[in-house]
Amino acid sequence: MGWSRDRSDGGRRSYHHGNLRETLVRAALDLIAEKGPAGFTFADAARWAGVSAAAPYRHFRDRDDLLADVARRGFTLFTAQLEQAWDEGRPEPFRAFESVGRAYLAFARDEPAYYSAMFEAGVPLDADPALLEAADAAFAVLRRAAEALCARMPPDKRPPAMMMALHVWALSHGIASLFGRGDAGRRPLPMEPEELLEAGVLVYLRGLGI
Amino acid sequence: MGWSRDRSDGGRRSYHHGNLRETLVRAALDLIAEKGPAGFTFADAARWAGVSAAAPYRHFRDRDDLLADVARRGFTLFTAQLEQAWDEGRPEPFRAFESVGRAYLAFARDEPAYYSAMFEAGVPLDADPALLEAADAAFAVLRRAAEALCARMPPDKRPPAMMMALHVWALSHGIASLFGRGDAGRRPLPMEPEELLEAGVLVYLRGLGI
DNA sequence: TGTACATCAGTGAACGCGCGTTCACTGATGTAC
DNA sequence: TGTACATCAGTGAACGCGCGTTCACTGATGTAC
Repeated sequence: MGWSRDRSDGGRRSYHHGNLRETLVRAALDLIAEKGPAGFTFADAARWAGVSAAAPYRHFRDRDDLLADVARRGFTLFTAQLEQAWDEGRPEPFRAFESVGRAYLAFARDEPAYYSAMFEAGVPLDADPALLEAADAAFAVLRRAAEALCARMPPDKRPPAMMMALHVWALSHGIASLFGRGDAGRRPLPMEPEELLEAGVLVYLRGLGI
Repeated sequence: MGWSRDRSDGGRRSYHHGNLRETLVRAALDLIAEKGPAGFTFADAARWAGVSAAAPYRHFRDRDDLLADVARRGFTLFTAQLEQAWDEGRPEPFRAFESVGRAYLAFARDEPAYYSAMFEAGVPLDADPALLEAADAAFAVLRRAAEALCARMPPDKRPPAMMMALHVWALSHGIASLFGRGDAGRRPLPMEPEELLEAGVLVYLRGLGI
């Protein structure tokens, strides 16, 4: 955060913030992390950013607009991390696939605010085409990974890659949202969420014959 | 709803509601269904019930207290429905297990307001011992069902029933919360959530060797 | 390089509103005798 | 059966508060000449 155009006269900040849009997003993330996606207000974000309550209206239509932007950025970051974990199937699709699963949980754990905005805040995906696109891109990584795994099976016993991607997504999301968050709603678990997911995916893949 | 002690003189209601606690719970469910668990207020519930804004304080400490009660009732209902689906493993554990999965999704679909209060409203489970107990009872059904399935396998290749129950729970919850709700946040899906879950559980069980 | 001007991105005051909460109160009900 | 009284579960007025939103404004920046 901070005022981008500080003058040389010490702590004095310029009249213009210069970076308010980004700062409001940071504010939203911070406040979501603190009180959940429903627990922050537009005025909160302005206060956090150190500007007047009217300033955010120069950058976002309203609170929902800000939240949707947070979700969109979250999906973009999420996609990049899944992408990196998959690494085009290197060194080997099976291992890379498990790496994607770990990356999923890591994201949910390390970026609970983004994760909330993306999956739990009830942001309607179809309100913003850019948001929908970002969300689709994230799922596309999973689907591509599933396809790569399926392609290594004999054609007559290949499971539908789409279904496989949906199963892994749902299992990951279920584990993340039941056990993987830091908030109050978390259930206790006799093991690490990562172990639970890895074991589940292993059993599942064995069931598919992979 | 309604005033429990209507006099015979037509539409006049008595001064006392007689059933306000229950009515407030119905109000909360209705309002959650409409606007999400974060979208209703204590005053809303009072208005819905047709009483003054101060009346709810006779029955609940505050909004969170009401919400926790809704969640507790939800878990109790949920447990009963899972219990009924399991039916002590009749006619046969494998089929009964799948029936439990269907019952899980049916509950999420038919009682989205309860489901929200239970799993998505961020109600801290440990705030109320009765709530914790009710939540544990629901999971216990799943665990018992998993144990019954495991018991039919040769002892040397039995998977841990606890883990199995957690996997099925997470998969069910993941599917329910990503695809199974009626709200705005739902993702489109090329099949019914029930089919997706059933297929997933089948693959999973095959992977376990069941 | 300097100046005039358009545009941008803030301010701060103001407004109406609904919420949470408290309070003394009061009507209805239940019970002891 | 009737009466007195305690208790319960409501009312409605009041309060302070913070939010969302609008508005005319103003300081800073960028640009044309």
